[in-house]
Amino acid sequence: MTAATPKGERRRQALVEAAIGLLVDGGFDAVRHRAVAERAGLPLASTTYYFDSLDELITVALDRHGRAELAYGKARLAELDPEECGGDAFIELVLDLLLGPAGDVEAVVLRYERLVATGRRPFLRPLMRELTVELHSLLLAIFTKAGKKISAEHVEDLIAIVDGTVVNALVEVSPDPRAAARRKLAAALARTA
Amino acid sequence: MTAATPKGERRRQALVEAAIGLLVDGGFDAVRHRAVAERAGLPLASTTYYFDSLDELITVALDRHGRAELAYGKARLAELDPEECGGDAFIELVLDLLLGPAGDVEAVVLRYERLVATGRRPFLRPLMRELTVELHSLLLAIFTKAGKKISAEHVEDLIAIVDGTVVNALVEVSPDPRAAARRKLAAALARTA
DNA sequence: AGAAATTTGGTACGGTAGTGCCAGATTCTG
DNA sequence: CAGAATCTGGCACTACCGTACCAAATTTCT
Repeated sequence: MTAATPKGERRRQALVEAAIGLLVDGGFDAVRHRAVAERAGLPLASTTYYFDSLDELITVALDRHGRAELAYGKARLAELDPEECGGDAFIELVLDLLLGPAGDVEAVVLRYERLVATGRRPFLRPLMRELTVELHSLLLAIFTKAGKKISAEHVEDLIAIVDGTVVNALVEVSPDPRAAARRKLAAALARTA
Repeated sequence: MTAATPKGERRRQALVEAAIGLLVDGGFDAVRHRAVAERAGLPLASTTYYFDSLDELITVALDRHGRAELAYGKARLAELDPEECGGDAFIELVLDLLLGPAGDVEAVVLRYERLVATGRRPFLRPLMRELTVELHSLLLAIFTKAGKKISAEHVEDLIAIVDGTVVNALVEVSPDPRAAARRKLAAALARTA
């Protein structure tokens, strides 16, 4: 179901934004018709009017959120100065792309929740596949522009190291997945360079 | 809440087993009082009698399941013949430890679901932390017994590669996380050796 | 302006969730 | 064996879920 009127479109977007917020704050389980409507300041029925099902709403929200992340990554790529890709700054850049800007642990959790959730929700697969492919090729572009000669395969390896480190770091007593990922990524890059 | 009578203990265990089955088949969301009771062939109220809350039931189920995996891993370690740790057999061994015996994709999903779920459910943290630590030290022992000289840190790296590869493989059109992990792990081991 | 399409929002329904209750049956204990 | 502790299991309450309905209001189109 799509909106046909400007105001309708605005409302639809408000619902999507609300769903994204709930997704970040509370994960998939938090996305309910009533919660979305309330967060958007709209009546309950608007959620079923603009979206055929909760799954569709979740999919659209994940899509918008994922593309916003990609847009952010592309902006970072565009403003990348090849001259000053010192080790640390570059590592932070890669982490920003893979985990989101520093400081938001819940956003990190959502990044991995959606990957794992795809294992049980096949309807997410096409979307998540596309987002993942784009993110990875974006990272390859960043490595390339930064002057690091690197194969697509090796980029995948580095991503795997970060992702694997993060999911394991989530069970630490006081989780700091970004710090853990930073350490491993630095070590891996040092090994290569 | 614990059982004080033999039959009570048996019933309690039956509920835990049922919860594990639901966990494997359908993830965290599938573990409901009624579903557990029905699967165990017991009345609804038995679930609230033996467990103070759903969270406790889930925790106990995850605990038992995790320790069964560790016991399996220890058995594999015990029967490991250092003489015949050819590359392929050894790789399969490591994958068996990290992903469970081959062929069960849902079990793999659960392995990572529980890690990520810990990000939103702090009450799982102590348990998951302990299980993770034990699994990692078990892997270190296996590498050692197999005659591979390797540091704890390097084992962590290899685990991260496998875990990162798996979570990314879950979004493939026809996911085969074990195959993907096998490829990356083989490459990483070849690099070291 | 007037008709048609779209949007609105209050309401209700059927289903399922977690949990509490409690009289009766069973098992343990001394 | 008697009394106490434990366990049983049916039932029901409240809350919340997704979804459907539909008359009224609004917007769009001719």
